[in-house]
Amino acid sequence: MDATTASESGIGTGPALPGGAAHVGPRVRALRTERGMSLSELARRASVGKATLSGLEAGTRNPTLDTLHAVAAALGVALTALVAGGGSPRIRGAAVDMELLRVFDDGPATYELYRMRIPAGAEQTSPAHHPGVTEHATVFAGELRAGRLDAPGVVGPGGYLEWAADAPHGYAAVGSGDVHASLLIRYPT
Amino acid sequence: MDATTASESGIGTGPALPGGAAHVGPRVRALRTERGMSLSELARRASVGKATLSGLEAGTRNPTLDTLHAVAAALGVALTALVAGGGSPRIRGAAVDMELLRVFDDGPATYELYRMRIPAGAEQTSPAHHPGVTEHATVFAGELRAGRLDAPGVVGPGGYLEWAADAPHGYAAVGSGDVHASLLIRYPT
DNA sequence: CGCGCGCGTTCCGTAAACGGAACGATCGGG
DNA sequence: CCCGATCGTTCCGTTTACGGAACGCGCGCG
Repeated sequence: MDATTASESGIGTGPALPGGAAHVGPRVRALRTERGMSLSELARRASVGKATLSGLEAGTRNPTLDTLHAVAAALGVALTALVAGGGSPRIRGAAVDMELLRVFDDGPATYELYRMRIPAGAEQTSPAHHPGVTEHATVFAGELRAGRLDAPGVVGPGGYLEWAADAPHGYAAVGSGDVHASLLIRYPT
Repeated sequence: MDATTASESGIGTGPALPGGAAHVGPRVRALRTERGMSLSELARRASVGKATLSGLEAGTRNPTLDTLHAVAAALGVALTALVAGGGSPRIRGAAVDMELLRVFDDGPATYELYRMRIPAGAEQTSPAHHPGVTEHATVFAGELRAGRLDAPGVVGPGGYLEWAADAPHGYAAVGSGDVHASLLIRYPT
């Protein structure tokens, strides 16, 4: 499917969360605990009240921009890292559900970075791209079979696959669980 | 540097008081006028008060996340487009400049996806992480040498490297050009 | 000309986000 | 076993962001 060609229906499944606000809380909590930081300590470093931070992580509050800025700075991350995802374009194919995270436009090529999800057992093929286009997948969870149809590769969590996309290629979740992966597509200019 | 260590050594805590909101206001105004939309009309579409929007664009208010979400949606842009840039703290080490793009926290592990830049010729080491943590780099441009200090790998554009981060490791741009890459860090739970 | 419509700003009462303090729970040391 | 320290949550008074209404202004039409 490869983003650009994806369009067919796979429809369904869209609970469509009410707002991205609910996502910010867990993300802050994840970033905080990864750093081994307590709620009290992060509140202190960010100069916000513990009640504010507690409510923010729990999703029971509606934080102001100042609060988000202070927390992001204390975590050492960009504010975009806390709020990313809410409005990202989604691309749904027959089997593959991709979310465009970022477009890199520097250098002699353009890169599109996607997060990819494939339900267990699902499979999908994609037609050839222009010459020189390559795809790079890093698997987070599940067992991914992907690559050119004549020479696919299979990898599990932590694994990596890449292939030239100027020939028909496909993606499949061959294990018992859904596949979660990141997909980087490189378009030479 | 790896995020976790960067937050401690790096920019971290700062006042960041005026910076945030001051940048968002003009950006909203620019996006609105580009679309030939009046303030009243955008307020109506976003279901926010005109006073709220007026103060937001003027920078005299401190908008909540809900307000920002509503305005971003009505403008048809991702929330990140409103808050991107403006004084966003980068994670800057001795040589490596990293930007956290996304955190995935829904699997049996937490993943942090970074964009990484290393100036030509620069080099940096990072202390060990917790056991089980792995890092995965995909090179966009330049020649990257990275991995555990006792067994680093070297790859060019399109190349991929991975290593266990529970031992000291490093990153270096060994070619004549800057290195641009994506770095995925996996934290088992 | 006068009138109506829509513009962006300002005023105002209400809802809620804020920081500080108090709370029970948990942990480690004497 | 008790005690102090720190954890995260909850309560509370203050601050303030919110939406609705009123305001002054500029424009186009009858």
